[in-house]
Amino acid sequence: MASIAQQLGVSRTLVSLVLNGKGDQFGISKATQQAVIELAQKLDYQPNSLARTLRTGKSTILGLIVSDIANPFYSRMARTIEDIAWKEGYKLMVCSADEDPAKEVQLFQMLRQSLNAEGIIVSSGLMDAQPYQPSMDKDFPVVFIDRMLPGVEGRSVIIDNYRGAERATEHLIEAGKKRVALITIGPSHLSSINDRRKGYEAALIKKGFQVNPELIVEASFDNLEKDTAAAVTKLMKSDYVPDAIFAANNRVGLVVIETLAALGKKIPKDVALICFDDIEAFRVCSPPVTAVEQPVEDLSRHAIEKLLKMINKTDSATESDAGTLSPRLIVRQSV
Amino acid sequence: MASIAQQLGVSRTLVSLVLNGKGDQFGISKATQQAVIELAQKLDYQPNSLARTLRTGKSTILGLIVSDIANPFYSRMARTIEDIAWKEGYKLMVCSADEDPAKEVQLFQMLRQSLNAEGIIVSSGLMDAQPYQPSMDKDFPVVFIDRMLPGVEGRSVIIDNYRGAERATEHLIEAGKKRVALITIGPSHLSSINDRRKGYEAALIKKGFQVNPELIVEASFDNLEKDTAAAVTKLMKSDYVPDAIFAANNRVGLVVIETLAALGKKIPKDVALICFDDIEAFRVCSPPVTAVEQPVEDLSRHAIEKLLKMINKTDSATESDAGTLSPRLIVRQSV
DNA sequence: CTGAAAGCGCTAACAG
DNA sequence: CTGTTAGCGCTTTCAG
Repeated sequence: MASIAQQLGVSRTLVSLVLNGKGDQFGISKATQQAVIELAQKLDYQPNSLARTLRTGKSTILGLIVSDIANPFYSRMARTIEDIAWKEGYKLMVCSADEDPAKEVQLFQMLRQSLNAEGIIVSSGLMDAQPYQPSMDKDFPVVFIDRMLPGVEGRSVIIDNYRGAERATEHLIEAGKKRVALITIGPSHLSSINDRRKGYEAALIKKGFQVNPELIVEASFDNLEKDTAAAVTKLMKSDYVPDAIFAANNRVGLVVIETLAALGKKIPKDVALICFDDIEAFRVCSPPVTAVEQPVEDLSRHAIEKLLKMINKTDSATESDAGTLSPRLIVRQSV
Repeated sequence: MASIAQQLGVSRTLVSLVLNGKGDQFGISKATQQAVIELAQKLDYQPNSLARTLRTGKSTILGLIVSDIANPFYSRMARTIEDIAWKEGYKLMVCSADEDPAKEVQLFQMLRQSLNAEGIIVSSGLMDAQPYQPSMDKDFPVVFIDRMLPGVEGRSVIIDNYRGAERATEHLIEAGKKRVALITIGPSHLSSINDRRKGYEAALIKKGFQVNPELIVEASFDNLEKDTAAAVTKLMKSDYVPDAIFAANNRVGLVVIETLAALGKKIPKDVALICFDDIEAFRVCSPPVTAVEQPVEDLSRHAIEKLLKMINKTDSATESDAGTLSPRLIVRQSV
């Protein structure tokens, strides 16, 4: 910038003004402006946005913290949000917390304090919003996506997990199933996972069944694959074999399919199956698996739009309701 | 920082020194150091790394540009690289270029110029390395992953696509297949895609077959799903029906499976199938699909280690060979 | 119409 | 042992 000012014999101020489109506003002659712009292009001048951010406090960086970027649900989320952010002139920094609460908080700090992100979308694995409270109190834009925390309703955009799970379970029961097992993640404080369980239980009761603890299995997050496989095996060999399984997320569902195949059990003849969160694998299985599809694209769009509104102060977080999107049951041939 | 210096009646320099662990080096009394550290913690002081970067030129940010973060291959790559980077004290900024060369270059500029990334790993969709040349000439650390560009051999870490495709094709031929079709992406300048095609052709010739253009179909990137579906349909209804299909990537493979199912064709009875780049869907299909597994984790590890070496100057890019990793044929039941 | 000057928060010579 | 000083690259009053 200095060099371009020098070559043109003007001050750095002028160059800055012109390059930021404030030339007219400050009444700088068209000719001068033209010259500045041309030389800048010729020299391939790239403003150092670090310096700019330091000065202005604006970074045009947005942050997204997901729990596992390798999960298709979150990678699609990242893709969608990145697309929109880019179109709006923001860069998106995507980070993966790997289901580690401490890392999640560190990532948030880094994004906020170090990178000067102007807003952050987070799919939080925390138990409560306490670490986010100071930021929110200072009106720093934070939007919670997919997983709700107590007390952040107005800042959340989520899927109606309860309703989705209820629909799925009802579908199973309406197909004549009497012993619907639930394989879920636990013990879990995640709103998404809990709501799915509540939906499952509600459907059971609504249809006149009892909630049977023997038919509910919790696999731990850290050992999801093995726990799930063990659970399926145990269930299928128990005295009280289920005639249907409701898998609470895509990873669980995948393992259920594989384990069932390994055990020589046929879907849906031996046992029916519905999975929460549709992934492509469920389409190409045979039989293709009925699943609860989550509208990730919509979810993502709502989240970033909300964030942008907060950044532009056209939305005061706390006043609006939680945005809740409806999932859709995609009926295939596993029931 | 000013406030903590003031409260303790010392200079900002001293605070900076202590907080950066240079207290001993500058012979600052233990007591003073202790006081500084405690107060910093009490005030929850967070250094502004923007300012630090501006001053030192070090950002501890690394960049990763992938062509599509929603593709499992790349999201797993992102996860692995992020993990390692984090452990080494670096943050990773992941960006998705969406197969758009212009966006890729912009992303690179942004990462380098604006965020001051200390090194960048890129899975490039460009035809040549020209836009990267100025950076590389200045010894800016850049590592090319998965896709090779002419002239960047020493800075690349790739899969042996040629060999993987050759093995797959040979496997098909050894299983008695006479008319092996290739469904690939094109026209493409991507080294990965081209090498797969070359491997396919080499295997054919090695086994005494001719390369038959009617058995090679190129689907365009922008319209991959539809083109692939159309290609499969056309092939299966042609006069020269293939008895095996080699799908050049995971997305193509997925559509082949679905289309075949829609056409009522059975794998492997009507037509055998091998896909390049294994994804979980191929495991749970029925029959499970034989695939060429790419060692993404290894690939990612090599790439970031190379980058780190370049950053620490313990590796002069140009002298080392291209790191080439061998893919593995996972035999399932689709052949 | 244009430029001087101050300062964002931090670090690193260089003097004491 | 500690503080002064200068400045990273940019923006923005404010006074010509």
